[in-house]
Amino acid sequence: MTAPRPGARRPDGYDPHAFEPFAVTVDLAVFTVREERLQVLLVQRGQEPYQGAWALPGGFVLPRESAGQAARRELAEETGLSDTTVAHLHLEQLRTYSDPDRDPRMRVVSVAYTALVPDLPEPRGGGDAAHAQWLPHGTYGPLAFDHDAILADAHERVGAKLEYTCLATAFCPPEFTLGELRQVYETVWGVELDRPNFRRKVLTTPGFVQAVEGPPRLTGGRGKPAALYRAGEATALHPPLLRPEGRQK
Amino acid sequence: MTAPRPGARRPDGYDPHAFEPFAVTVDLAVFTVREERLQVLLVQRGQEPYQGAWALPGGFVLPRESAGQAARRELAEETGLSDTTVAHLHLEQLRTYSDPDRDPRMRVVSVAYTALVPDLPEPRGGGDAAHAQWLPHGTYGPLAFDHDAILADAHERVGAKLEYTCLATAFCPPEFTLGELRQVYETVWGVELDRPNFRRKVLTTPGFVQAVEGPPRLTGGRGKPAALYRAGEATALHPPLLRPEGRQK
DNA sequence: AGCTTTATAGTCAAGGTGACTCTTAAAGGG
DNA sequence: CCCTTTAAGAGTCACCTTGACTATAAAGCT
Repeated sequence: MTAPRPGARRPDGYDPHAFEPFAVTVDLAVFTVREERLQVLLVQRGQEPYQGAWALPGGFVLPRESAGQAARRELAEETGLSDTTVAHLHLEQLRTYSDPDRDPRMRVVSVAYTALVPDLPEPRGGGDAAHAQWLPHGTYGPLAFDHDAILADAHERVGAKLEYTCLATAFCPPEFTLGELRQVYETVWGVELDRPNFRRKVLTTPGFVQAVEGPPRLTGGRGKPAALYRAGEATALHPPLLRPEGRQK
Repeated sequence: MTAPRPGARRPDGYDPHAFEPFAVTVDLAVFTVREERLQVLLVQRGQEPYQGAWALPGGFVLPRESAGQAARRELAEETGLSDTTVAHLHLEQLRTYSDPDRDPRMRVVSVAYTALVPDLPEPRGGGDAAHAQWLPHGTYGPLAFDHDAILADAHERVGAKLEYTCLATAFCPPEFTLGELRQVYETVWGVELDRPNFRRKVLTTPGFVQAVEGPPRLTGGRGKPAALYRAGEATALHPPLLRPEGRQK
């Protein structure tokens, strides 16, 4: 391997000039389930490189903030949602991308985050020229930089976490039907689930959802009105809700 | 939130001086199972801050390498193993730690990696003064910096991945007995597993392990000689091998 | 030889899951 | 207004996995 320069080890007796300074950014893979499709929040690039291509929203980590704080700040800026609203959204570190050539202009190490938001918000960027907007997953050309790989990793991670966590409720509004919750699984996994079995699994898992008392029905749909539920206190799913093999949707 | 300075967004029309340069390092949480205990590879700090405390091995990411390459290079340096040996070890990105105050001297963003190695290697650092050595998990004081948190995250991640992947074989030598494999689970999870049930689960999972033909026994132990197995081609575990609740070991 | 230790075979009941059927309650159309 | 369509919700049944447990085999130890 490359012989490290003097002081290029752990910052123990370090020389402040012995390391290469990198730019550190955050990239956001923001998902929602909308119109029965998985949708992704993207921005269109106005300049080279990758001018005109879609890219993940993101930006630099500022000097006095952590990557997580930067991610939440960027999420608020790109969605136009209030800070308090954004504070309640599910935001989770995905992984860090550090290939030396991932940005042709300079050395940029990017910490990627995955966010899950309910359908409600209208994305409108806050007066920013390059405002973000929702696009159905897969309906855009190749993304800028290594963002296709980041998005693929994020999708895989979300799909996996639906199996063994109660994360699916993060895609839903505060009160939701079991049909809407099932839609989340079907949309993210791209499969069709058996309604009665799904219902049984969710209701018999303690703390996954809790029934809403009030009027036990919801208007708007075509079939029999469904009861409403809220997210429960549980975060893990024991035993897990395993993704079925075949049955493409 | 903080108003970003001009150009402090995504590097689109960026100003090379508009962002704060950070140092980027890698930290390694290296685990092995040795003498029926989970052991961690640590280095003793020779200088302030945290002089004398144990710390995770690690170092700076060099200008032309990715974080993953840096992690594997550091792993080779700290263990004294050959590059080819290290190339076959399980090394996996954990997550990135970026709290502004995690290093009191300067702004350091660290990408943490988890490595799993079999018992075999003698750690001897390659002539380096601060050579790394194995310590049983939990037998050291507070680690330097935020390394206690990193190690806790790594332990949790490894424990979780044992449930739904075939990762446990990464702790074993090329040929191993089912008893040794069970030891891995028991040591990482801190529980006791039922032997016949564990055996049934492993053998009925296609591709988890494959029997070694030759002499179907191994000397050295006290009981009946055990058959030898190699790691199979499978990486995932469907259905998973779930961690039991109670039964502390 | 007898005890201990570990591997390996096998049994049995409880619980979870997949595949299905049936009923109920709404919306939409002729 | 009746009939079809759609989705919610109740319930059944067989199969598979799992946890708990018993039994046997083959080594080392005293």
